[in-house]
Amino acid sequence: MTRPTIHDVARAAGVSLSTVDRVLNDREGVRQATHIRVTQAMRDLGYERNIAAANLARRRQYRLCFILPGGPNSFMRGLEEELRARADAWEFTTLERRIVPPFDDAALVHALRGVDPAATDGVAVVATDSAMVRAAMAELRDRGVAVVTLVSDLPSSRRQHFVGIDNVQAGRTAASLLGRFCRGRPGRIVLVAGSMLVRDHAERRLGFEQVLRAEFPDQSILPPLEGLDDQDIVAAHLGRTLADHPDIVGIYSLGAGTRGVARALSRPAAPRPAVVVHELTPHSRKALLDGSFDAVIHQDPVREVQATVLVLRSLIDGAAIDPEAARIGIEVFLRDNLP
Amino acid sequence: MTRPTIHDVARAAGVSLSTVDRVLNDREGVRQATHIRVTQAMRDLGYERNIAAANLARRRQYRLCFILPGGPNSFMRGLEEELRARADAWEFTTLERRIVPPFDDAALVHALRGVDPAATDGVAVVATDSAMVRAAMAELRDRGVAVVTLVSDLPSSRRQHFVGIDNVQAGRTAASLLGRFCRGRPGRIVLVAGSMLVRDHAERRLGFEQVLRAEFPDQSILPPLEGLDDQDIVAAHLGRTLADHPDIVGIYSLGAGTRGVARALSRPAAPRPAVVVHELTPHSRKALLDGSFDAVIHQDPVREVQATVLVLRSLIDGAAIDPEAARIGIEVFLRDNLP
DNA sequence: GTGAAAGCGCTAACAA
DNA sequence: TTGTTAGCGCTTTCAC
Repeated sequence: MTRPTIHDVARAAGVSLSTVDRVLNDREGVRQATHIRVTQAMRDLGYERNIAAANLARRRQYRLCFILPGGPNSFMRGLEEELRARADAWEFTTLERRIVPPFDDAALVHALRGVDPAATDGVAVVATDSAMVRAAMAELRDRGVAVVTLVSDLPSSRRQHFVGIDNVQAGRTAASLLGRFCRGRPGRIVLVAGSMLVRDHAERRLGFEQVLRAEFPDQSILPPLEGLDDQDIVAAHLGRTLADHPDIVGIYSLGAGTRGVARALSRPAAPRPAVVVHELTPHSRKALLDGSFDAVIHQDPVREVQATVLVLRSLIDGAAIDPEAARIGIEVFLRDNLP
Repeated sequence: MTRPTIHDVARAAGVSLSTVDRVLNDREGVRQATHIRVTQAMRDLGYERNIAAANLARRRQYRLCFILPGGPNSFMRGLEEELRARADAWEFTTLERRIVPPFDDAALVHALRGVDPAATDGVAVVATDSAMVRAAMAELRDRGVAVVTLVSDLPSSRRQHFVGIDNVQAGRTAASLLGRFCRGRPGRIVLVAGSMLVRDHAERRLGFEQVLRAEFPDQSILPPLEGLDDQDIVAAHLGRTLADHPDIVGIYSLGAGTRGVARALSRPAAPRPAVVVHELTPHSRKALLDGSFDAVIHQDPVREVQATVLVLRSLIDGAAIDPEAARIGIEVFLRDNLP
């Protein structure tokens, strides 16, 4: 009636607990014949290992460290908040977090070097792209620490996995929405980026242009504005651009600084341009509700933390990574499907 | 260094393990003064209870039973598959599933009556709306079984929770998309439902009409087609309707039978109507990719199972339900953000 | 009211 | 190559 345990398996196979344990964990020192007997007994009884009990006995602790950029970026603050809130909610896992100055390679390298391999099993890092960073990551790997990138990837590094959305796809999705929202209104579309030096922004732009060019030939794209994720700069640049080009029918904001977009739009133009932005924050949510934005493309920080923990634990255990559990979807929010 | 355990708390408070346990679990038989001493010690040490160990010692088993409608409905089959696949992946939890004939109150009641309260702690049921079903659910509750509805709710019953999307919002979202996709093309929109007798379909229609009427006055809505979630019926009805009304610019399919929509559209009209359907299946996915559908509104069966298990366990433990963990979001898929 | 001791299912020395 | 034994952190008799 109750689930069989290693005791039952041991009895059925006529061996001791330790032998069952050896078979279970693929440890050596078991004769072929015994191995088969035990395996057979497991199969017969439908034995299913209790992982919680195993971890308890092992006193397993996955010691993970998240390295995130600081600054006003709402999305990063959301990630940080989630880490803080759920720090104690994971079984057998401790979550440490380090905040480093944003867009600062040297600081990131410093943080990576500051990770103690003796007290850390895995690291998740929002990477900035540089050779120094790559080297520091490689160093950690050499010292036996599992390393994954988070949100922004660094493909040619020795990171073992990337947890985050596909940014080219995100850009394509944005174009697909914005193009349809503007259909019947030929005109220009303006892109607001943080900086084209950041990998994810560059990828989003790429995807956006692919789809817009191919499928919405009535719309043309202005050269991207670089707002450095700063709402004041964004508001100023975008305001000027809107004034200069009365034929702007759409805006795609692919970085942070979304509040600046909302401000630039506060002076009503008729008809107001269609707007698609990234990341659901209190501000983008408000803009969606009051009708000044049309869609928000989002990645869920809660899921991102969850997937990262899962991936790191698998990596540490040398287990296979469940691709479904590790995938971060690109979410689309309109006014009516807001969470 | 290592996390404090009840041993540490006991030592610090100068009491035994049992007393700490009594305080921890709010059992009676502890003097006020002792209680305070123990609580203080926990606070001082930053004690955090190890739930896995507790469940192990308790030999806790959450025995859950899912009751789902059979038939060709892709979404239900997805749920069933997920249940099968992850039946053994939950700690301390056994998942049983029963498939009943669809849209059959009597069969559902029979299944509910067939649940053994002595061997089942919680039930999740895709409800159909009837007094008999309500009564059977109440009976289960009286026998101490936790009951939640899944996907399709039964609000005035004694179910303790509903796990699924807000269907009014889903309809609003569909209208919001379809309206914008058709903008600049005044005309008619046709609704394809399974049956208006099913609660979720009725709710989706309601939400759709709310938004379309208020925000897209250029589009008018034809009376809904009832396709009984059967692709042949849907294909026939919709084909005829499209032929009769050359001014149809949009289609919203709010039930199953999506394949029928694709078939009806296979004879090309120019420009083809904008199409929004429900549930991501291999067929709707294909239609999205080949450009015959514009958007799919989806609820994730994986998440649905997960949330249901979490909710039922909380209910059984008498614990609070985390609203975030229990929420099922309305997902929007376009060609480019397909998972 | 409180405590001692056995045990949940599994692992990890250490013997044999 | 195999078995014995003492835990992991918590719960649960049963005694005091």
